[in-house]
Amino acid sequence: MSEPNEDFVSRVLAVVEEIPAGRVMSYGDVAAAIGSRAARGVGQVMAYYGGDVPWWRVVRASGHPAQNHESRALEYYRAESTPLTWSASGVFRVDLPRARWSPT
DNA sequence: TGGGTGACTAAGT
DNA sequence: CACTTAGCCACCC
Repeated sequence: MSEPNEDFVSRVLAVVEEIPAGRVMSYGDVAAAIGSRAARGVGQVMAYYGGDVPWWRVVRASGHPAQNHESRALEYYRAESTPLTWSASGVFRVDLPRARWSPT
């Protein structure tokens, strides 16, 4: 049921666009969703083509948003009421156990 | 065709 | 709980 004609990039973007507001997926989850383990590959695709998709809904396995884009992501999380958790230092991160989502 | 880079992950300290 | 090391796969030039 996959489309072998679709490029890895197109599949990644397709999955990210399917993530509903207030939910998130880890890079590894997105890769797994397309039948691959290229978590880093997903990150690269996002860096180049992520400008057209809700990249803030894709976070690291630890719950931290994209490196160097945390401040921007926080604005979206607050707007979408995404479950967040704060560390003692005030560092926020997505509450993966609650916000994690997977395509049906 | 091959080499270097990275919006990563898991495991160990 | 936070930081460090090694392993991974896909992208770009």
